[in-house]
Amino acid sequence: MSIEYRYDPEEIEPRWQQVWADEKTWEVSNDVEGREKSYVLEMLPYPSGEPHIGHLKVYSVGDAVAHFHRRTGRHVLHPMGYDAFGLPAENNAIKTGVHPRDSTAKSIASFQRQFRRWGISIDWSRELATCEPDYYRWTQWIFLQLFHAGLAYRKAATVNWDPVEETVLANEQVVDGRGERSGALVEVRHLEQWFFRITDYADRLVDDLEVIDWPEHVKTMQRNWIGRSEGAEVVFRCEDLAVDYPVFTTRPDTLFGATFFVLAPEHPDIERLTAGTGHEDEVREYVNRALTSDKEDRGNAERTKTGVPLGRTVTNPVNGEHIPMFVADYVLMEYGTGAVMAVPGHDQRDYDFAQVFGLPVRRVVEGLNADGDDEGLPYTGPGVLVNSHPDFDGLDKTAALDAIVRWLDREGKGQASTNYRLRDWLLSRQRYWGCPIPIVHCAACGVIPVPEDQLPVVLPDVEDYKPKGQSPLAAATDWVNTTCPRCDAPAKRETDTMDTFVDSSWYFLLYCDAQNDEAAWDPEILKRWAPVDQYIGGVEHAILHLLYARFFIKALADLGHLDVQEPFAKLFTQGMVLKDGEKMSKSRGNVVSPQEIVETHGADTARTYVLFIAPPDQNADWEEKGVDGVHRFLSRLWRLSAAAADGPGAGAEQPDVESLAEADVELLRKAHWAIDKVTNDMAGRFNFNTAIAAVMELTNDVSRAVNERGDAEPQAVRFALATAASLLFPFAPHVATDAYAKLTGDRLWEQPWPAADSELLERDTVEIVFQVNGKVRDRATVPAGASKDELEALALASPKVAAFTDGKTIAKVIVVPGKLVNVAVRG
RNA sequence: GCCCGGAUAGCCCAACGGCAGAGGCAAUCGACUCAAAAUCGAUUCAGUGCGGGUUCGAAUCCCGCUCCGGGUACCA
Repeated sequence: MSIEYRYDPEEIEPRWQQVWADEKTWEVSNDVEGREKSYVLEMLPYPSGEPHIGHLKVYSVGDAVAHFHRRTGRHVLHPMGYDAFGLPAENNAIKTGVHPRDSTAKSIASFQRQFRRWGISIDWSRELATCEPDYYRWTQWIFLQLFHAGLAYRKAATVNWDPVEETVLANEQVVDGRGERSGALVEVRHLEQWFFRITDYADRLVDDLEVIDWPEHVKTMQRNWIGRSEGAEVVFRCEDLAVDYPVFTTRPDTLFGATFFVLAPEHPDIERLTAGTGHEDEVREYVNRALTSDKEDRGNAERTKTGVPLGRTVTNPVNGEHIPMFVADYVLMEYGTGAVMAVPGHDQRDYDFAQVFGLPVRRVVEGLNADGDDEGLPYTGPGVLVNSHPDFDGLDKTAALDAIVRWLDREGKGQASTNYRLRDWLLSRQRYWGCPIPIVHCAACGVIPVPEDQLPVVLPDVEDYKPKGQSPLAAATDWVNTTCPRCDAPAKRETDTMDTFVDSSWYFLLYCDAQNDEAAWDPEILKRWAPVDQYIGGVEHAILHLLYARFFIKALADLGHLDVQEPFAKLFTQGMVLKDGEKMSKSRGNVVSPQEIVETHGADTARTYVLFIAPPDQNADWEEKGVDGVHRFLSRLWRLSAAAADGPGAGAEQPDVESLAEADVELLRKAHWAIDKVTNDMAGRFNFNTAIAAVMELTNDVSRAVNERGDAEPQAVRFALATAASLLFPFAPHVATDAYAKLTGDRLWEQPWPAADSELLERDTVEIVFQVNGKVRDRATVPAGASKDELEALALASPKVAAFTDGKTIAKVIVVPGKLVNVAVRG
């Protein structure tokens, strides 16, 4: 039985894939009645070129979960689609002239091929691509629902313009002042654009993070991004101009420490305020410089503070002090009111500014063990109010905060207020390859939505994809020129397209009712599947996609189209696959191609290896040699199974324990231990690496039983091997199925997940460790049920223990039944 | 700067507060072979980043650092 059994994934894998394809094994009906449903979803891929190793990892993780859920009796929805609109395909079109539709279709075909080749269990009947009119028709429909609800609107605003991509970007797509994709410094432009009113949902988006089972760091990132700050709005009045300037502050308790007042350079009142003060030229020059300097430089907190006085004062509402006004670029127009009260004693930035301009610094909060001088300013810790007002001095700062806000409210000079960092989602793009915005501009009627029965507004073909400051669609005059849906007069179509994140904010809903031509979905069917029970993807989408999708679901729920509040009940973020500790990239030349691994080692090896190298939520380093090791393991399992199947015995029923030799019982025990271990690893934190290691252990034990011992009971071997195959199935479905079929003739994917026999998990005897002062000195095999007293007596009777306790006082004996006895001695 | 992760053998990684080693890689040796591949077997290797503390007992809990990775940052 040596060379005749050769593990041949090239033969095994296509054979089973054919069965699954022919029988449409992974397709599910929407009839969920009476069964627990499970919606397992990995983030849909952006089809560009060929799948990379990250795709192999995410779909291997998702497939393992889907298989485990199926075999534990759940009705599993596990679909696939493509996020097919977007800039890379369009930029490629500009360069090569190939229509984005064609390059995208080509890439989709290669993704489909790979997913089949990898044996991922996908319900292909629900496949979608966001660039298909069948799909984006409903993207447009959703846009219209949001438009009618006032949640999609058009306004002129200061926006981020990417000069390389020649389009505006959402705040979320600007990283360190640069376009996320192009890396170009973003310019500020004042343009009329389309927005989604995501800020209306800021509170719910923060609060509902409590009810979803997501990694804490992702929740934290969303919280930080939304940036909810509780505080107060306080009105400072400029008496000279008789104008009120409200400011937002999170520290109204420090109001008595305000010694100056600062406006952002963009503040619209600056010119008015300076007029007639003699500071006009200086201010104008400063503002011009501030507005033209780039965002990155301005955002640098390390830079020395700059600014100029406006020559005016405002009145502090709590104490009537007149404090000087400045313009300075450390104050941002986008946040709060574009004006701040400066409290240099208790804010680092205000302090820095005060130092540069020689402004007074006043302590109004004293730490509990401070000595009252101005050392240690600015001070932001806990403490009590001082130098403020008899009504507030001595109060703890949190109590003082409340008291001062109440006082402001009574006096009509301010009120409690909440501010957010989150801005509305800018969704329009001046680019071609995206979902057209279903809007018509009519000279008489204004902005008019396209009626729902005229959807989809189909993306027309154009000659030239190059953006020219406006969407290339503007050149498609036949398409642009239309009639107004309301008055029938000549009108023009909106030529901007939607951000691709709009497409991916709802795709998981369409899968639930994929064959519906009448509506985006049937709410009754959606109810059966939503929400996604387990969502899996990269952490790079922690803010963008995952926040947008949550907003869409809440808005659509409010409009009565669905009845869940959160799209993804559980989230798992998988780590990256690295090579030699570095990200794989073409420029580094260290890219490992999953296609190549699959061709040389088989899909099962590639999938199992990527899950074996490290816990899936961690980054993992890809090592060619490690792949060989996993291949050896699969090969060994298959070979042993094939040989056992041809040997004596039948099927894989567990033999009667009573009739077996102790060594064979030990093998059964190992199998049940592995069932227990793998089941826990699957159900808990997705510790696939240790689950796979457990199956390796079991397989190694079988190997030893067969090769070394030679007299292993064939039925025990069959049972152990079938169990190993069964447990390995979620990771390496082909080889597991083949080995299992050889042993039993049955189809593994139709078998229930094995259950561990708790009686076999327990042993009659256990090894107990005897310690002296925590150091192991002896060990003994004792009956599993031995009492504490018995164990203590045994330990103290041990000569090896006695050697370390002789002549010393025994202070304490700790007995942990089933584990150890620790004798603590003194002297 | 702030917020999360992480640091265990030559490498990837395990270890409910209880014997530091499950698994894999690499290395060395051996069996099989005319030989090689494949296969099988055996062996070597760290006291857990550093310094304190709690405990009968700490890789694990607490405090203070260092290094690496990620996120975020004049957000008032």
